[in-house]
Amino acid sequence: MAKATNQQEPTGLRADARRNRDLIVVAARELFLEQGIDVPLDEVARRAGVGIGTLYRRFPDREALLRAVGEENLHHLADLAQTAQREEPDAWHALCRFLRGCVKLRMGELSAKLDPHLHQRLRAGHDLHEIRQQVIDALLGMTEQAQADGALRGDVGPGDIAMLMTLHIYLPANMAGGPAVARVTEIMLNGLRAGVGSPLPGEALTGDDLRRYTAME
Amino acid sequence: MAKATNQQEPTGLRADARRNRDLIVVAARELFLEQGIDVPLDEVARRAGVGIGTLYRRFPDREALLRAVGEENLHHLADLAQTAQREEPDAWHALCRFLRGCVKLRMGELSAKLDPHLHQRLRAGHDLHEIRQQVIDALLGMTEQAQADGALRGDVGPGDIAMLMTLHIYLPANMAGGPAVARVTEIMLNGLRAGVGSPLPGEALTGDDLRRYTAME
Amino acid sequence: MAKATNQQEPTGLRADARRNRDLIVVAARELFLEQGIDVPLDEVARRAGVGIGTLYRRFPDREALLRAVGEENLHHLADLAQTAQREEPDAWHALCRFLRGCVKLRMGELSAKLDPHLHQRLRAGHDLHEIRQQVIDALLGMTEQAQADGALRGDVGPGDIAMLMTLHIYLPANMAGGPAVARVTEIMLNGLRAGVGSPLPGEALTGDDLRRYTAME
Amino acid sequence: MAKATNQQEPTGLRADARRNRDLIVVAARELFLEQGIDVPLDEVARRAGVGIGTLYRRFPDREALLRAVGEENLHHLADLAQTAQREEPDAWHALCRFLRGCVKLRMGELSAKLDPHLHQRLRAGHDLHEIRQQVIDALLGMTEQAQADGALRGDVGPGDIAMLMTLHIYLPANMAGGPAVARVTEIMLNGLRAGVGSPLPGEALTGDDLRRYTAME
DNA sequence: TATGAATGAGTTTTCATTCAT
DNA sequence: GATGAATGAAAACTCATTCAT
Repeated sequence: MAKATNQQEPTGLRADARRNRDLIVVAARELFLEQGIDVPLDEVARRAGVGIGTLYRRFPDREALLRAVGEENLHHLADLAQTAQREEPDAWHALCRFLRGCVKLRMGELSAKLDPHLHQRLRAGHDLHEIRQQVIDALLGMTEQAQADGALRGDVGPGDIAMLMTLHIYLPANMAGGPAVARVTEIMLNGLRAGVGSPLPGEALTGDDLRRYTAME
Repeated sequence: MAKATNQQEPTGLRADARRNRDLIVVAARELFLEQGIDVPLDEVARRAGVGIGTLYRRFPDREALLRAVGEENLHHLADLAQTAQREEPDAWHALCRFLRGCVKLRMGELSAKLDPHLHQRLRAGHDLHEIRQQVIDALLGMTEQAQADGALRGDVGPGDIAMLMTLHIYLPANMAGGPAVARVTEIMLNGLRAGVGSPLPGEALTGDDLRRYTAME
Repeated sequence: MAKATNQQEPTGLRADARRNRDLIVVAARELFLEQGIDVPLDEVARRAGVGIGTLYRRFPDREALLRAVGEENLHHLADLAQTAQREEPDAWHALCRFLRGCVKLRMGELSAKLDPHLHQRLRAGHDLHEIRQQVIDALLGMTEQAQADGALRGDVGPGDIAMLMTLHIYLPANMAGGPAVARVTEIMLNGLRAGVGSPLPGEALTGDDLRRYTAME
Repeated sequence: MAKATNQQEPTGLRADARRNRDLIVVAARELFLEQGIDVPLDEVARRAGVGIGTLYRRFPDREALLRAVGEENLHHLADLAQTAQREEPDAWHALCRFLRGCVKLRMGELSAKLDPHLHQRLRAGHDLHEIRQQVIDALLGMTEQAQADGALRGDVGPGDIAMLMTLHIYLPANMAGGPAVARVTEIMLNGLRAGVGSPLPGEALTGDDLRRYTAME
């Protein structure tokens, strides 16, 4: 799976150059989370074990680096969705596993730090379309199947699931690890069960709505 | 209400100095949201219409400014809780109004931008204890009353409500305004209804747990 | 005269700030000539005796500094033309003095170092229009009067004089000081005398043509 | 002629290496003129279509590249002088053709960009002696013959012609193409005619003086 | 008290140069 | 020989902070 992921990233680099590129992205991800997205790029280079010039050769500015990290994050999200779908016995449990797993990705921690304009620019970048579509497809499959199984309430669409996913993704770091989150997730899942509570306002959110709201990015 | 809020802030300034202070906080809040918490303080001063020297006289460093903005945010949160409690006919509807209202405060947008260490330091600052206690008290009251009314499931505590509140607070800006949020909130509220779904894992979260997780900060 | 020159430069600065600005321009002019237009701006600041930040506050980039130096150069050129016109007994001698004096300004040494695009941008800047017009006016007066006196050949216009001026301005530094230049200038002046040699090709160049060719810039 | 020129450059390279060397010099000449002599060598290599390593193999530093370009320039100058001398019917017309042709070489555009120290170093380099001597010889021949013919005033020497040549060479790019230059050249030629105007100050400049002043370099 | 000019440390960024492939 | 990846020194540039006016 990891291999498949990597194959979608820029290729055609000499083996050593490729390895350096990956080291840089890993270091950047770590430091962005630890110290904020304004860490000196010097420090990123140092942690990656390369010269600052090498970093700049691959990533002409901070934004390019953020984009690369975001792309990797999205790969993880797609992995999570596809694995859940594949490994769980039924669609409802796949949905549960997916939502619970989103928290651990800590994706929002990064997105939330971006200023709105940059955030928008990153989202608009076309590098992410394909991979984002994979997430969408998986969510769509799980939602429809769970409804056919009578496990998921009928008046929600895949877009609604994506919204809940986003909420999990953006959970602040200090809560993300704790046991309290598990309870909150269960409250949501209870609210999603078929035959529960009052009808929701408006229309079920479709995959297209979802496309507008999916996180990071 | 606004007046009451202001009285809790530093006082004893000459009227014009006081006005300058407020202009600065407002400008800072706007710019932190627009451009990130790293906006040049020069720019904050310019937007506030004061000299950079004046800004420094009131706020010895960026952290002091962040603290002031956070404090104001927390005042808004307390306002929201107390007003809901006072104006709604019953506790369940007060809870609903409170959760729905959290989104509009856009509080998390700022907190989420802080690096973990700074975030921790701000939370620990003692300026916020009193006002945070007000939020806690209101939540506690609403929760217990709603359970007594048989409207809220019995296995949740005020801490659980606070978690849901936090989720709403941290909702990313691009989603915060949309109609999709309303649906997500309703899903959660459905999950909170008495007699719904499966029991939650672990113990109901108390006000003390809540204290650890409340946002902004 | 120097005073008049200064009054045309940006004003409204505190006295000390104004003095610093001037020190920077002087230092820049010296170093651009000594070391090329790529001298580290650090060095300019050091020679001016100010911090690098001060330099950047007044001149947001190297181009702004070049523009300021160029403006000063042009002031010197106008001074030269006007002084010659005022102090010489007749227009022909004023022209001679003007042409001979151009060499000493060393103006071209700077312009010639600019890459074409930058050069064009500087020329286009509107800061220089007024002062350039002064040069044009003086040249026009001298030319017409010298022709009325029967000293200057009739088939040249002020634009032709400006061309010769430009040639002198762009004389390379290693020749500019030497005695050889004097001889070359005299050859030109001989060629300008009334009744000499063959007619020139094309039309006499007017002040408008001149406007297109005047140097530095 | 072009072939003869090339034969004087370093030889003994494999055919492909030789071709690469020439591509680099051509690219360098273009970019030096377009962007200034500080253009990144990376860019020179790219325009030449070779790797940066290849460039460095041939030219150990920027100065070597400048020297090569200058050398080529000087070859063109010698070509111009020798061709004029050979093809024109008499020495006066050869001189005229030579002076008029200098403008098109755009040689000064490069020299003028050098800082004084580098300029001096390049001039001093011994690579250029032989080729510069060719220019000198041609000028000397034309001057003496034109004076013998009674066409050129007697009180100028070949050094004076060289000075006028230099003036033409250093003409700024924005003027070099225009029709105005032709008029200026004619003014000079008129000033050079036998029997014209007043005597020149000082002594006629010899070939030795000329050696000191000839451009590029 | 308010102002904004000055400062320089800290970052970003570029590019000449080396060297493994 | 050719290539282009890596390097890091040097230059550009920003901005928090101080302090004279």
